[in-house]
Amino acid sequence: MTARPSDDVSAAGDPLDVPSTGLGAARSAHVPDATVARLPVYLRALLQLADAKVATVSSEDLALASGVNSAKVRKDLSQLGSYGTRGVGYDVNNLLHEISRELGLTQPRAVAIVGIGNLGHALAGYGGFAPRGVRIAALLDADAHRIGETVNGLVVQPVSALEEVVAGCDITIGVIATPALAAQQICDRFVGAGVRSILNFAPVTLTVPDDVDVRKVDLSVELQILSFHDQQRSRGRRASAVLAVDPSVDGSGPDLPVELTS
Amino acid sequence: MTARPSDDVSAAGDPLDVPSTGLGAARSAHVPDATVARLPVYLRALLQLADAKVATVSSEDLALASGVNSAKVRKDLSQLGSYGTRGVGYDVNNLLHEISRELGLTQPRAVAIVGIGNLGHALAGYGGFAPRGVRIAALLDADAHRIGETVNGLVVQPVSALEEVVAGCDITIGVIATPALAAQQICDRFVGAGVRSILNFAPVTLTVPDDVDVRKVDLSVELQILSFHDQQRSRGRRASAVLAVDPSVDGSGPDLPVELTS
DNA sequence: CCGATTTTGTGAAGACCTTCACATGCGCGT
DNA sequence: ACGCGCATGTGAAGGTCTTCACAAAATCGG
Repeated sequence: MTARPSDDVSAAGDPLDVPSTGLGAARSAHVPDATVARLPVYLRALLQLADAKVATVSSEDLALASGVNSAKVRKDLSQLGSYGTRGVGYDVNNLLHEISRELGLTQPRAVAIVGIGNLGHALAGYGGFAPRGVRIAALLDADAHRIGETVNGLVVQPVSALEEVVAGCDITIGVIATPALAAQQICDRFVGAGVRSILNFAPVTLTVPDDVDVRKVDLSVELQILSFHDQQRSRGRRASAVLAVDPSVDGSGPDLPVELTS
Repeated sequence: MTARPSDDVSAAGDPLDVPSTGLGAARSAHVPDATVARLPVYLRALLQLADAKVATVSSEDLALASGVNSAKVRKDLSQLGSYGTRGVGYDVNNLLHEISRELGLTQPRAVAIVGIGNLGHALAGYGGFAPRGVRIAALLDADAHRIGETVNGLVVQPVSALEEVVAGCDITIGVIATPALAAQQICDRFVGAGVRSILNFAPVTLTVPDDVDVRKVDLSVELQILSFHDQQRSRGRRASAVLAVDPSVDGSGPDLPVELTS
């Protein structure tokens, strides 16, 4: 969304201040949502720089690599309390560490994916998660045909085991990649099992308690937004639009239609 | 969230005013990005209502179905110049038509998907597009193994034919579901072929001319944002998170890892 | 040791978005 | 016909985010 768009932001957030509990460094009380949404982007760019053995980076360069402007980068990073060095820039490794910690990725979060259709497969096989603090810990499906199948080293389990899996694997984030009809039901079970963060790929508006955070990814919504801008441009002449989805999965090809077998 | 902020709005938009060209109704000059991002959501809710033979809907009810508040619904719809009836509400069919037109969906836009891995399959099989003004017109892949394969009634063609396909099928929107390494190259070719709207699923920041609109969907970014909020909550106690992705595709299961075979 | 150069960090201004609150209209019942 | 109640549409207020512009700080060369 046009950024965010973006975005896109959908669920409710509680801006609760957190007094540093022991090990955390003294950090600012509240990081703006807009900043939080960009931190993962910086993280990705920094990982690339670290790979290339770059030691320090200026806000200008990081901005270029992230597709934002440098003022935003500086303001964002200053929110974190992170320190760069004037006249020099930011230490890449240090920044990686700071951002990871701010995002709560210092120890990987366990994710469960429900609905192992094309989209579920794509998610399960996505290679970009592990290096970024997110670990796919369990795959669940309602279709007897898919249960027992191994995807990327994980065996697909029956949805009936959802509650046990959440408790047993210490699942923190639930991903719903089921058909629309099953989504709310799966969501309710996740919530009942104690999951408080949900990523929804099903084309429905989920109803959840206030303390649960739901983010939604809706492909046709993205396409329709592009359609709008495209139309704006082409009042008279012909216009076209290109849409790129993040398939940073490594290995297979894109597979999108999510189907839920409930 | 934190919307998305914005999240999620990413690319640049040109707020060019358009004098009504003939058939268009006299409409307001500029619709805010935040509103445009919500129109597809209203559209989906209205389609459901129409299915259920509901004739009129109040801003309150539409808000409930869309997961926003009623003031926002009213302001958004008033931007469109759309008229409801005081004391009654909005005519469902009329509103469907107005929103579709505003989004440029009155005649379906042709979309080409490059990278037919898991994610590409999922996208190609997604049943939610057709009824919403978006038509998948072509599938392309670089892997010889996949070429010729039929997905959802479409034959996978070689990427070498991209330019011809764009011209021949009147492609307006390009979807990039390839591995990260191939993304920029495919993007350049789309742009060269005249495509001006791109949806990127690859985990890279694409570089494009100013007049091209790029939207990005990055799964690990979504998960990391959830991770942040989750962590905020769980300073002390244990917390979990659920994530739901929109798999409104009908038929298969979710498949996400996008892989590009270039 | 000092000045030139570079790049951060941030106050202030401005744009954008959301929320509130209520006047304006419209339909329906009597 | 007429007024009662309901729901829209919108000005104004309040927040959030972005952008600007510059002072502060750090390195390097002479």
